[in-house]
Amino acid sequence: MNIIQETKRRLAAVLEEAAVAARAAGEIDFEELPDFIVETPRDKTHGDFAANLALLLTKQARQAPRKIAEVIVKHVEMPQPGVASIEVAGPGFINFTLDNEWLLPVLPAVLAEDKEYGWSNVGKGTKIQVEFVSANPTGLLHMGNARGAALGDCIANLLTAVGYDVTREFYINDAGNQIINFGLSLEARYLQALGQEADIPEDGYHGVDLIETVKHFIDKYGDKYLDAEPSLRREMLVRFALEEKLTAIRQVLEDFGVTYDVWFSEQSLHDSGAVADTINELKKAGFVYEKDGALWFRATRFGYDKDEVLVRKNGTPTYFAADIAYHRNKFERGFEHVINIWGADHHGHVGRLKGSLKALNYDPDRLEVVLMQLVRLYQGGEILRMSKRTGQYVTLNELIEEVGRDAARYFFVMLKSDSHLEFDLDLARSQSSENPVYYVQYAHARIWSILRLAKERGIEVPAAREANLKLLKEQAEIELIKQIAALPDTVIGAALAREPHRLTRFAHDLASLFHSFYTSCRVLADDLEVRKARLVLVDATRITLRNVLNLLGISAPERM
RNA sequence: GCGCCUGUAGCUCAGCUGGAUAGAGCAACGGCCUUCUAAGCCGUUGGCCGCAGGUUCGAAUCCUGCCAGGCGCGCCA
Repeated sequence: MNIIQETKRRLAAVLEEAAVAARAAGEIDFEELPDFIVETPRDKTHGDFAANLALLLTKQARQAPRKIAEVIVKHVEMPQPGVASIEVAGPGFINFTLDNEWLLPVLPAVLAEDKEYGWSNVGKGTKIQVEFVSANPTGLLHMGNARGAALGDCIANLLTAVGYDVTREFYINDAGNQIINFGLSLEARYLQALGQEADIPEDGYHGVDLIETVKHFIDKYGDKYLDAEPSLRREMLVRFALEEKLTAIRQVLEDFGVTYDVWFSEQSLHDSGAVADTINELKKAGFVYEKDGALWFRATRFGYDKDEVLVRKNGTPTYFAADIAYHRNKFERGFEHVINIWGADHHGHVGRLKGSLKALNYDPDRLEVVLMQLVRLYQGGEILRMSKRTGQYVTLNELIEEVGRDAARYFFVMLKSDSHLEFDLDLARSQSSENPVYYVQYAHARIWSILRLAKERGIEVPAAREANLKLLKEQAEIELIKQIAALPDTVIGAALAREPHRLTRFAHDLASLFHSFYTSCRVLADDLEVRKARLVLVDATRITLRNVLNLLGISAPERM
């Protein structure tokens, strides 16, 4: 049930009728009704709903907006169910104040819908893919990947909740130069471990984790590849190491609450010929040319600022070429729409990729890239620099261990992806009132505590129809119900805008309203009827809060 | 030089796609536990919304130009 949206629609229809009636009476003049909105004003003194219709009519009607508003209001047929009063206010807003009971039907609906309260079907089962993290499988995940993980997973949750058919995908960059470097680095570590002189290439992987990986390799194969053909030796090392690294990545993501539907290998696109085929298609379409011994894509034909290499002088295809093949493959798999979560340092590639899709006759709008700004870590008021070279960076594994999954996810998703995230390790770690995660979870635990105590006393949450909900008329109660009723719209808005941070905000506000209610209204009151009504309200709050936490991928504890 | 993101309270950030007197959290200060979890509640203090123009009934929000910070502009991925 989405009572707010239903009410907005109803009030809009009422105003439309009134405006038309006013025109028929010759009191105002307009050709076409403008696209006005009925919104919930943030200032409570402006009523429950406000419409800007009169303000938008000023030009057509050639009258003062307040005057127009008054005329329209005069033609509203009263009484309207649930409407206590209609007023003209401010520059010409039409404000509706509803009676205390209009929201009450939401409570039985929440109890009935339970786990699905807040869900909807605006997605209509459309196949959509969210690709996120897709980190190099050559090491551990860092803070930037972690933000992408939290964001991507949460967006996927949101899309599922509003009725899309969602696939989570991890693109494994297991091809290209970095893998060659990876192999050379592993080889050097291998030889070193076996007492030989060997250097890791300049742009190789200097992280000490490879020493560990090579040790595992030796545990399994010993010095079997010491005198082997180097290319074979590297291949074996790479194969072994990739599997180990990917297993670790998969594991830490699971620990973070993220489970993928598809792990897609870049190498498989080369092996299947999909990359070569894609390059051929582009060639056939006439958007490819040769220069300096390399094969170029004419990205400038599609609004990009420079052309891009598809095949290097040495004959190997670039990452870009594989990426085009990959996205073509996504569409061939039947995804109507694909969303990529990328770090802002990749923003420059959006244009060329969209251009290549256009060249292949795909609508580039079917690819959507959500860019997230980089993460800066703070500890003790100082910036912790992330550097793979020096090995001084915090991994997702360490983060989960240090601050816990719930706090980490909450912090990553709390901000718009556009904003640079300053992650305060001390704050996330603190188990105190300063930490916003606990504030929200505490509300949930508090509710459970009430319900537990009720049960101990032999009191059950009554069926909603057995309670006289009209008794819920305290300010704190009404505000709480209003917030509960706002969940479906919040979820839809957050999903369509790809903005999970709206959920943390909603959760915080809901918790805050509950805490207020808790201090001013006693749930297990002496009055039996009041107690019943409040138990229904509290249970609806529990369901709403839990559902939001689920969407965020954060646990909803029953005790704290 | 060109492109993207950001600039709102002392700090970290919201501001529902243009609405009415700009909001939270933290920090600071003052109150509230013999009854359901004080990880809580109530109150006070705190603002040239980076600057300057423009668009209109109305701008933190849209447009233009500056200023400041971050990130890109590889035959790396």
